[in-house]
Amino acid sequence: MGLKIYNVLGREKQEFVPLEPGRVGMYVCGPTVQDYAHLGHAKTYIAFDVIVRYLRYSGYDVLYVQNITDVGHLLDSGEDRILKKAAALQARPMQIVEHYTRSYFEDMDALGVVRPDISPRASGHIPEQIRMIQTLIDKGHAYVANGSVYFDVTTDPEYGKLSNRKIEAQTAGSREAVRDEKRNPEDFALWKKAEPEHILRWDSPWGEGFPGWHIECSAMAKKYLGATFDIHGGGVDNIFPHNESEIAQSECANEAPFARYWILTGSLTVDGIKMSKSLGNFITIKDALKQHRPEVIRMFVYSAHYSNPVDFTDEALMAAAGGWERLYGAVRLARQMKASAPDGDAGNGILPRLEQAKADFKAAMDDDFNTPKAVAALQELTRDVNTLLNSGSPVGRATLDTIEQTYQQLAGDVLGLIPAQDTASSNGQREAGLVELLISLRAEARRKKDFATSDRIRDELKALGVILEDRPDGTVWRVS
RNA sequence: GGCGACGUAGCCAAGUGGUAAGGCAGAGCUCUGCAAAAGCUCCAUGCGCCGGUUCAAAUCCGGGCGUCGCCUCCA
Repeated sequence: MGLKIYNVLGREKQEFVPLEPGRVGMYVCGPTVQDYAHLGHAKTYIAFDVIVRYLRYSGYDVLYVQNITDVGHLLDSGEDRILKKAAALQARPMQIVEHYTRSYFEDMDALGVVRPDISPRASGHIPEQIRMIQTLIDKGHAYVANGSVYFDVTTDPEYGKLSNRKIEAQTAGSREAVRDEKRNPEDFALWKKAEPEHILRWDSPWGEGFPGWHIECSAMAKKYLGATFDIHGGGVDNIFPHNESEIAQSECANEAPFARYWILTGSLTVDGIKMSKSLGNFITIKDALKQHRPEVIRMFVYSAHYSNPVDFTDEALMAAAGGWERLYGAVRLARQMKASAPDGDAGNGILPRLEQAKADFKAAMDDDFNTPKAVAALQELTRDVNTLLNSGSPVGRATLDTIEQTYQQLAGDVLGLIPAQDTASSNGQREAGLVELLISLRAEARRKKDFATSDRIRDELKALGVILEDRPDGTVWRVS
């Protein structure tokens, strides 16, 4: 049983067969760097992070490209999003771009999102975009009007195949204020003439201007992945016009199929309304990370299938936190027990159970990256692991190693839910020493039945964020 | 209006024909000096509604209801 992917292009679950055996070329639409990233971005990019991690776990050699949009993304008003921000902050446009680009990578790093192999910027690929536009003009798919270039959607009979939109149906046209320099209302800009006040501008065969929003993805995907590649991802909110336009431009210019599998993620909503920059109902990743650990945010993202919309609530976050604590608690316990574990493989009856969990996990992930089901497999495993670790019977170091490795591979390498080591402060060693000292003092008090003292130590450590748990073989501690 | 999703327990959510995974919350129990953690037990005769197909439907078909997304910037 191999990997199956729900292909939005064609709307059906299909067996995944890469263009080249063992290799995957993947492009995901990246952010417009005009503001801080919010939890909606976190949902999307964590979802694709897991997809990439799982493909790699499955043995594929993945080339992952995700663009940075730093030019050409216009507002309703016709203003460039970057320029508007620059004016508001009295900064240079590329300063804005740099600031938010760095911030974006900081946020993704903090969330444990593995960086794309290539993060091309639109502004760094103007020649490639101009070349592709020229090709479209030469082939009769685009036309110049008053210094701008538009794609003529009527020249592409397949236009609308991704989003199921028919040009005729659209035309009835709500918008009267269409630029009359367009031949058809649905035609979209490949190149826009720069008005005098527009700072971001480049020379082109059609005069000074700047590229349209959609062409960057087509040009950069072609440059780094070729005319035809395996997977194209993004948020479903960009299916039209952005993704649809990408396909039209690329296939008309390259005369070859564009992406073979389209994976689109559902939006994040707040009280049922989409979290978005324009609505202002967003929580930045930086703010969210002040309240929750990155693993908990990832766990929250995994609670629903990537293609579903997910509603953000504190309750849902708390549930994710509880679920994560349970999973990680088993790993932490296994690690703690290794310190005093006997050599050998006592308790190896758990090994077949670990293999079973791996198989269940794989089956879930192979089924269109079904993370809720994959997490459920880990939760069920955790029940059995906890039973063993708390049984009181000895568990050998080799067995504990295998348990830890299993979690490390599935929950760690693929899902990014397992921290490399326990949270420790910057003075980790000193802190550990102090806590161990208090634990031994408390053990002495307990031996003397001086429970007032022992409870005081436990309570006051708890107030400092150090949790003590008494186990048959001694007291273990952790940072809350 | 067009296109596309979705509606499963208090909350989140998996489940595309065979008799409702998993997590959170809640209740009881075991363990504990007491806790904590962990485990055990309980928690949807029912999957928004009405019809239909079938031996059998949350799952297929039809019809209405509701929510959301896109159609204009957003992952």
